[in-house]
This record gives sequence, C-alpha cells and structure tokens, in this order.
Amino acid sequence: MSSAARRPRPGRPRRIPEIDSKLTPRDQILDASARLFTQRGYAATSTRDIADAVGIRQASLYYHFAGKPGILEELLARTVRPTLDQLHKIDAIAEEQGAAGALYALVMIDTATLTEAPHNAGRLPSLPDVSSQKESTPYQAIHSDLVDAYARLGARVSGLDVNGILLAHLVEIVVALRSKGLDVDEATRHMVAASALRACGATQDQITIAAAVTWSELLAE
Amino acid sequence: MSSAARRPRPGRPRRIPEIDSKLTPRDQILDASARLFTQRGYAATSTRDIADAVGIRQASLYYHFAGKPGILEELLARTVRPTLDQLHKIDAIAEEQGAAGALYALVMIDTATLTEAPHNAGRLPSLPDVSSQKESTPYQAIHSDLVDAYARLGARVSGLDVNGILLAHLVEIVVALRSKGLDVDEATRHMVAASALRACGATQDQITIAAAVTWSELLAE
DNA sequence: ATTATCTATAGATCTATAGATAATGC
DNA sequence: ATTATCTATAGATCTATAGATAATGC
Repeated sequence: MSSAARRPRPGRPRRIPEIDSKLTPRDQILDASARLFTQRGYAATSTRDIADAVGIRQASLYYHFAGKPGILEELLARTVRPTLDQLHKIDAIAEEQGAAGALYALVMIDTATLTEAPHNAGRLPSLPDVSSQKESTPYQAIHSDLVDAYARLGARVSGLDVNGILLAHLVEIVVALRSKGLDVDEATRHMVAASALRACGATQDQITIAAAVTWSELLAE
Repeated sequence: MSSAARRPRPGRPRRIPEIDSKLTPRDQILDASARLFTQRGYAATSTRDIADAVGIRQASLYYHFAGKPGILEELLARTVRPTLDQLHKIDAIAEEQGAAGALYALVMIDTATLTEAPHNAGRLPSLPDVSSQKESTPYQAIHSDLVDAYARLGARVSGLDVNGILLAHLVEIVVALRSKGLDVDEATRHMVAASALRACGATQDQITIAAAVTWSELLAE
C-alpha cells in the first residue's frame, strides 16, 4: 500500500496530526466556525470550541485571525464578496441588454453565492447575536454595496424607487430553504429571479427575455 | 398634586427605586429577558445585562429563577402554554363539529398566542443558541404536545398522515411577519388558518364552514 | 529565516452561592 | 416571620498575549 499523500508544510506540527485536508489551515478554521456558528450560534461558540473542531490549540487561532470577530467578519464577507466580484458583468449586461436582464443575472449570481456558501453561512447576518454587533464593520459596507446594486437595477426596471433591501431580502429565501434542509437547484433560483422581476413590475415577456439574456452573457465568462 | 400610587411590597427595597411597574418582579425579569434574548441573542445576553435592564442586582435574579436557563424555559413555555390550556375547547369542537373546525380554531388560538407574546418571543425556539440546547427540557415536552395535536387533527381532516411539525411550522409565519415589523391582525390569522386547512386538502366550502364554527364555539368561553 | 504551531498565563468576564439587610405582615 | 432585595465572592470559563518550539526553505 502506498502511504497517503504527504505534503509537508513549514511550521511546528500539530499535536494531533492533521487528517489530510484539502483546505488550508485558515480555511479549516473558517469551515469549522461556519458549522458551529450556524448550528449553535455565534456567541454560544467559544474560540476553544473552534480550535477543538479544527484540531489545534485555542491560541493557535490567533495566528490566522484577529479573534472570533475576525473569523465572523470573513464568513460574512464570503456571503457577498463572490457576488460583488461579478458586478462588472452585471454592469455590462445593463449597458448592452437593459436593466431587466441585469437584475435577473444579479439574482442568479447572488443565489448561487448563497447556495454554495458552506454550512449555509448566509444565515449568519440575521442571527441576533450577529446583527446586534456594533455598526460599521467592513461587512456592513460591502453588503450595502450589494443592496445599492439591487436598488439601482430595481429602480431602472420599475421606473419607481425600489427598496434594495426588499429585493435582497427576497433573494434570501434560498437561505431559508437550505436551513429547512431543502435542496436549492437551478430551477429554484430561476423562480426567485422571476419573482424579483415581477416585484419590479416586469411583464412575463420581459422576464422570459431577461432569462435568456442571462445565459448568453454569463456563460461567456 | 397627589403622589404617584405607592403599593409597598415586603422585602428589602431596591437600590434604585422601582419605577411604578404593573408587572411583578418575576414578570419584569421575563419581559426584559425576552427583549434582550430576541434583540441580542440568548447566549450573548448575560444575567448582568438582564438585571441591569430590570434595575436590580445580578444575584437577585436567582431569588426568582434558577438562572438563565430557567428564565428561557419559562419564556419558551409561554409561547405554547396559553394554547395548550385551551386544547379542551379544541377537543370539544372536534367532537361536536368535526376535525376541520377544530383545526381552524387551533390555528386561530395558536396564532393569537404567538402574536401576543411580548417581544415576539416566538422567535426564540428557532435561534441556534436556543435550539442546540440539550434535549428533554420541559419545553420540548409541552411543545410536542402541541405538535401532536396538529398531527391528530391534520390526519383527521386529510385522511392521511399529516406531519404535525409541518402545520406547526406553517403557523410560525406570524412570528416571521412580526420580526419583519409587520402587524399581524385577525384577517392575517384567518388566512393562516385557511392555509393550514388547504394544506390538509380541505375544500373551500369546508374552510368557510370551519371559519364559522370557530367563532360560535370560541366566543362561548 | 520563515512559518505554524505549541505551552503558559493574565485579566476580564460570567454564573451561582452564602449570608446580611431592610422592608412588610402577623 | 416572611419576603425581596442587597453585598461579597468563589470558581469556571473565555479571550488574547508572550514567548518557546519544531518543522521547512534558502
């Protein structure tokens, strides 16, 4: 038998040798934290709980993160950053194909981000022990960028002032579905995108066209 | 001017005299706790936070409750106990008028309980730091009594095995509405009751009759 | 030299108990 | 005597820092 692939890293070895994980130590911490935060709550999870789950000593967390708030911050950011990183595509679609197609595409991207977040970390922002944190964390800033994008596109589709938070909230249905153990597939996400356009007063024809636009544009990465 | 009504109670006075509250000290603690638990989370709220909100010393809580878990337990119980206390009426309706009317009435009573719970304490059971508690608290027992009642009536209305949890979950829509700041009025609760019957396969005629039954029976306290 | 861990521990909570105290009630 | 508070504090965490250590990389 060949022994399992070893890929020795620098640094003092762990007391209990790492089971061969494909994740970096940093990502192991984030994954364990997402699981514990969503299952037991943020405040109810101690840094020791996280370290134990990863298989390192409590103090070793601080080499990778500025403590529990730092871990939370990164988990929150990962629920929006992948979406924001594609906003340039949305802008391009809005230019070339109109706002309806762009809004539809934004919903498809945002729901993909939320569906792919490990351990349904999209639940975290609405937990009381997370949302009651002090204002003006980096997350609040990037999240409001996303809300602004929804508000802009919603306004252009409807011709009215659309509340961006309302659209962002509508998209979070996929988080609720996941937390009830339901699978969120592509068809589900299309339904959510169509709902968002309908909420902006789009006709069925506009929705059908928007759905078509999304594919031709987004697949051309 | 007449001085505000004093109603001296036995016991050492508080350091900071109590502002004339109509609540017993025990209920003052429950009210402050419900507010803090729903706003900041259960684990994120310390016994000192609660005591400060009430205006007593941290240690004084323990005269009224067996600690934070005891306070939580009572708050959870109050989200179901008022409903369970009226189950005998539901049973009577089921006997005399049939299961559909009884299920409709149960939903109306349960939604009333949840709508009237101070600070929307109906949110608490689904918070991760609450739901991940160890099993077999008294609350789990009485809550499963309620779920059983839904399952029994649902089965009788539909003729099939209906998941009681599904109906109980459907009712919790009123908690979600309240936490979004929306008002839950009687019309809303009727819509929820009708939805529950529809979920059990009731016809519109059956629903109309069930709605009528509810009033004649429940108003006769 | 750099990296990623470790051990040890200080200081800040946080929970819960013991026992004192200041009212009312009888 | 009973009731409802208070003060004081022990013991159990929990977070975060300091500094040592055991690898790899150059």
